[in-house]
Amino acid sequence: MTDALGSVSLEDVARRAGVSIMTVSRAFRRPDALSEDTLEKVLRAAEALGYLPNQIASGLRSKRSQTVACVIPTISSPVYANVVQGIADAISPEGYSLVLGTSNYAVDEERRVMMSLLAYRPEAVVLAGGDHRPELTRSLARLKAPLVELWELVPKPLDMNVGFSNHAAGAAIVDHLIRMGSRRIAFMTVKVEHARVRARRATYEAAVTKVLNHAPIVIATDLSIEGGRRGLRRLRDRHPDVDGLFCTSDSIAVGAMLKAMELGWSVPDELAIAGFGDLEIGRHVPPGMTTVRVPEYRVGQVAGEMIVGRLLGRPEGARTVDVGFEVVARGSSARAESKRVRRR
Amino acid sequence: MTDALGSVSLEDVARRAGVSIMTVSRAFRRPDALSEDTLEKVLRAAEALGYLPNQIASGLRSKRSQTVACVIPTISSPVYANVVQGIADAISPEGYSLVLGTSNYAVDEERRVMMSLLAYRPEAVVLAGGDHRPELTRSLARLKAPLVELWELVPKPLDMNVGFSNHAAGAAIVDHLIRMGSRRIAFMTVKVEHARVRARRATYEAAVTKVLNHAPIVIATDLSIEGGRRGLRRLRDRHPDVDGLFCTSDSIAVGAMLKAMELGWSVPDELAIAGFGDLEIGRHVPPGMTTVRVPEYRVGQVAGEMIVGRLLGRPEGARTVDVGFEVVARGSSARAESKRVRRR
DNA sequence: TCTCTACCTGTTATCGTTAACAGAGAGGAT
DNA sequence: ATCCTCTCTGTTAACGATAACAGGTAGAGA
Repeated sequence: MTDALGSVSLEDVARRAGVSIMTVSRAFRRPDALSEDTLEKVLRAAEALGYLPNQIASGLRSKRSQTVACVIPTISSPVYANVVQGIADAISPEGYSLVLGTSNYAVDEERRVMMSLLAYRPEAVVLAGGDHRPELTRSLARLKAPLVELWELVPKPLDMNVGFSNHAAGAAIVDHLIRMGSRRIAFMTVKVEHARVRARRATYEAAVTKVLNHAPIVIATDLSIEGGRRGLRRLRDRHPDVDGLFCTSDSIAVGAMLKAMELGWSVPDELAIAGFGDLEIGRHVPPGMTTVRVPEYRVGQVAGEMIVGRLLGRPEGARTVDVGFEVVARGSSARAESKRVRRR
Repeated sequence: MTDALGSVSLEDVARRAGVSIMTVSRAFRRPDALSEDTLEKVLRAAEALGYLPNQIASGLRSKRSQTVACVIPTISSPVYANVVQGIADAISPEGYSLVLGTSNYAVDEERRVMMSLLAYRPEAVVLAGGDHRPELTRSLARLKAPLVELWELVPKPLDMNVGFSNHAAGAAIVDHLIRMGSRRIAFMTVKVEHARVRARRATYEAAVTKVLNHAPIVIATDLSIEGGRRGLRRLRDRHPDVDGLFCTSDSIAVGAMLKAMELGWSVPDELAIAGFGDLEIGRHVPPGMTTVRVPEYRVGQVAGEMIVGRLLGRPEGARTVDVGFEVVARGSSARAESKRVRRR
């Protein structure tokens, strides 16, 4: 009883209960394979000794670690935090635990962290879709475990893929701004662009070039409200003629909007603004931020369900799931309407 | 080469390199114990076969799982997300990985999740300080592994403790509001209070009772901007005579401030407001939200460092670290002198 | 009474690694 | 030549659990 927690093994319990270790093992793994008497005897002994199953030993022998490895860019972002929560909630009832790593948006780090997590022999792997080091891609391809790429829908998934199309989302927003009357639209993005942001940007560039016949106007800034303010200051200095602005993030968009109003640049009358992500604040800063809403938690949840389904050998569903997105039109782009786009 | 990743063992590498298994093991664990020739031979064989060490087997034999278990209320909150990032960044360079669980603010769930993580025999444990199930406390007490309770400084830490005092923070804010001229202060909190919020509230109640001689005025609402708006509406209806408001969270505070202005209740002239957490938006919603800033990332980082220090047998420092907090005074509680109107 | 099946429990070998110790050579000191 | 130390590598026996199979017992049916 004064032993350290975890120092009690099946053998100790078996000795106390007067049964074999296999019987104790069964008491935990397949209780219905034991007679009632035996089961109770074993459980009482385990309880008395404070037995805690050793998942490491179990994992070694059974080759089932009961873990899912997950590498994302960062958890200090509501987006990935919600995604991770969704995964955890989906796998936890089935007895799986999450082993987490972060790459800080760097492909080298992603590879390093993922390889170190693979040493724990996870039964499934989750990572953000997009760019990976070729070595990592090769390693993952050799992996027999179910694998999900999240968030971004990629052209050639390694295995399973859950998320939405940044291309479609970018196109939808630019289209929305154009329909709301904008004729000269700028794009405000983060300094270090990753694949997901690049997709939104590429779509923007194509759209303004083809539809509005003007050269892309791109401002790079920090991913924060303050960054948005600074970005808008620059936009005003260099391109006072724009009448529409698409920001890769709501943080930036809110900052830009606050600064625009401070400068007397009226939103949405002279400048329509749209963001990305549907942060709560966007709803509350007058006149309300038009944005793209992606069901983050749902992305994680679906990923978790796909994994669990595979691991439990359930009949397989689609390997790629588009959770869609929603353009939420608010005051910052004038006409109030909300329409749903692409869902399958 | 077409084997599944992870199906290659030390034995396979040993055979190919023409050495014993132990030599291969040493090539990875203590490379300097091998001659240069042998080391290179082994590494080449490992590379060719795509060998990936099996941390599960290693952990079983060496009793060193190289993991740290962490259970927090939720990661869908910037607070804990930053804390977790801090932990991960501190332990990762030393080769430790994070196994994460969430309790959703429920002590039963906390216990359940923690016990299931303990089955992986983590070398250290991190959890949010405050209430725990007595059974969990007992289990943790028997644990020989280093343990850190974080965020809240608790009266009797189980082992190590990093965070700040919610009592002190609550007192500092009420004191600040009083010095800024408030004489009747309300408290807006979340519906489901956990220990940490209760501490801020208890301090508030003591302060207003003793210093301002009025009964506590407490409004419970949802933890969101929208919740803050609704809370303020109720406050206005029921206690239009208050001239100060302390909210347990910046989200609530921002919502309350926006709503107050909408209702023509001038901030800070007629109502001084203070929040908690220093969300970025608080800085940008005019006239700026007075708040308490806690170094979240630092809390996680210090926790990680304490753990690693212990595990690596470094001389032990303090077991309790108070990272402190900072009252950030902004426009929402600006000084009265010229502007503040004494009401009624 | 004997066989057969169903149910329950035990035995054996093994998962991949590392701790602990053993042994082989090389080189130095005596 | 002998012994000793040092460096390097190998052998053996676990770590704690489970897969696979073996055996024992009880009750049913012949």
